[in-house]
Amino acid sequence: MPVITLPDASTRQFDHAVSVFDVAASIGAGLAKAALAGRVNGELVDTSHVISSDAELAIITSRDEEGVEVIRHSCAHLMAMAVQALFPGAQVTIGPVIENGFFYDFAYERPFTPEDLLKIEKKMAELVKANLPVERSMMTRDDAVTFFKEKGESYKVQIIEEIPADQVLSFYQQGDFIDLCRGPHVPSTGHIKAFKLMKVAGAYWRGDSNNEMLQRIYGTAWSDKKALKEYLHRLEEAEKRDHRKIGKRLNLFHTQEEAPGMVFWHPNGWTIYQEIEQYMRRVLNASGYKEIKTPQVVDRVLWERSGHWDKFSEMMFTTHSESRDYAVKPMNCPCHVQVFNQGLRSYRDLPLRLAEFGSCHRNEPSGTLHGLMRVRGFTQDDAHIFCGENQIQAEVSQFIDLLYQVYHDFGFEEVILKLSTRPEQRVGSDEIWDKAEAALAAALDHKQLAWDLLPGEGAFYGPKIEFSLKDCLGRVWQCGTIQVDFSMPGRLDAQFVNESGDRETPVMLHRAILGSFERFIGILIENYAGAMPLWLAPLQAVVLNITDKQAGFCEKVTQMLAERGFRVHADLRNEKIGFKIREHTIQKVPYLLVIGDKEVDSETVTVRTRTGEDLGSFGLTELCDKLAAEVANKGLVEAES
RNA sequence: GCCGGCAUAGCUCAGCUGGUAGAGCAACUGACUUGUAAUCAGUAGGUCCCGAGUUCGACUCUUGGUGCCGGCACCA
Repeated sequence: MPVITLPDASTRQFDHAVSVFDVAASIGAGLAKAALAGRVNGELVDTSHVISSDAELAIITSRDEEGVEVIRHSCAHLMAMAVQALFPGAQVTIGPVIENGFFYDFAYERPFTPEDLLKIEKKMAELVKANLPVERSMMTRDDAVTFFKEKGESYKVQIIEEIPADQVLSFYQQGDFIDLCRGPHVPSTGHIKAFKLMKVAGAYWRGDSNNEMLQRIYGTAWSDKKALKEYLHRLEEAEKRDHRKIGKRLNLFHTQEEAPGMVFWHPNGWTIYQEIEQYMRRVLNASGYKEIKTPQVVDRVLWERSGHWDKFSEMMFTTHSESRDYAVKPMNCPCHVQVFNQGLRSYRDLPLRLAEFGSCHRNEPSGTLHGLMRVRGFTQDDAHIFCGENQIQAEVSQFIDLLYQVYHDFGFEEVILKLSTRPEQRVGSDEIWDKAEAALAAALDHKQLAWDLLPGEGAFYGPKIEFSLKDCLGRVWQCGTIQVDFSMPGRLDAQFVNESGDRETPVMLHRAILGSFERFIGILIENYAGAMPLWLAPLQAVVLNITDKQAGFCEKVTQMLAERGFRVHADLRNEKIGFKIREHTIQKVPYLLVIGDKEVDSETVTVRTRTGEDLGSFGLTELCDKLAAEVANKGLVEAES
């Protein structure tokens, strides 16, 4: 005699066991029709799930986030069914829900083409129209193995064989398609109302590049056509923020075939770069770092001693001269240890923080290159902190504060944090790993930051924290990092004299805030859609005359602003004011200063922003003060308005 | 590196089943002296990514490269 408690705390009593669907029907015919699943005592179940004792129940519809996920998962099954109907012999593997959609990996004799996607989509629409019931059933593991062996689904067999033998597994069937799945799923295919197949791609079986490549099809699915349309529109808008497009339109940088993965910075882009570098230099100087510069090309033996040659020699650019082999430096750390090693260090020198805007080259695999985000030539805002074990936590803590201060100044508030801990293959005692991991975790927790643990993902020499940002399409890119290193100082003979007069090996903290200038600028461009805050804008203001008559005053204003340190340019072309405003607005110049007869008479300028706002007229001193205040305040004036 | 797609004027793109290329914007020239997102007219601009092959003839078909785009694997 179950008593069902609904989310609004009302209860319903039944004198027999009831399904989720029955409860929904007892509330209303509309809800029964819309029900996709139920949440019974916190657990998601099918609408066919039978409740026989007292329970809390929420009916899940497409208005719930979980409901949309159920639709996406069911849509993955629907797609697999369509693929097998159209391409006999295609084997199913896995098909999970992901952000905004789903994918399913298939093994088939040939790759799917974009044309195939259209056919599959059409077939899916037919199956939706047929409104096939989706039914759950149970099978023992061994029966399931036999069943899928008979169907020739060798990948499914592999998956199922790895499940403990005593488990009973759930399966979902619609028409003649059946798949292993926890569920829940929609009651029938007719509930899948809005979907689109997005792209085909290769993906390794089990994510291992030693395995064969499967055919992955990505799709998106939503509660209804309107939500789908809105999503596709959002995607289109996001694509307009692509830093590669903006980089071209705003003349920031280019790349070309002769130097794949390397950036040619143009004056506009280089201005942004330089502003960031100068800003970082100020920040680091104020935080106890000493800036250094180390060689670009270093004898191979140093990379052998550091251990990098062993692991990364194939990804280093090499050269040789007079029978010696060199590598273009792929990282700065070994060079920084060389600086540390000059002279005898005392514990009193620690922590010693050596910083370098270090230009590095790595021969990244061709398929990984991506605009400014993943390049072969890049510059890190690198630094290495040489310290004692007992100083790790304080240094990490100070670093995290600094990183957040910098990200805040650039307008980033959403940072994704990950802590990677000891891998199988590692150096250093368990005791010291315990300490280092605890120090990193403690520093994070102390600041009440949310972070994910990546067990076993640390470097062989120590654990690390990664700080990532998202690009315009939601792809996550690692920017900042701090890594504890127990290995390299010893390998490269770094030592200091401790309080007792004994030689000791320091711990080394590798750390970067931006990561690389290239990637960080790429994300910055996308974040602002090219409309850089005033302090970073390549051109901060442009002075526009209405007719030739005002040219003299325009030049005077331009010169005065330039003398005050602003990046300003006079556009005195014989064009209509509307034309000039359009051009500079498209170029994202923050302030357009318009000067006609009126302004000349009153010695003022009329200020228009790139967002089209008319700020009225300003006296010249007043204008300078306004701009200076905004520059000093970084992007925060705009971000808050 | 692996799977798929793409590569035509400075930029964005069109070019049917093979008959040696076109638009808009930009550029240049001239006229217009203009008040807040495109003034008008004219001119010029291409080794159709590179190489080989098929063909009387290749931007188009075949093939080998290169680069880029989307994923996957990788990322000190």
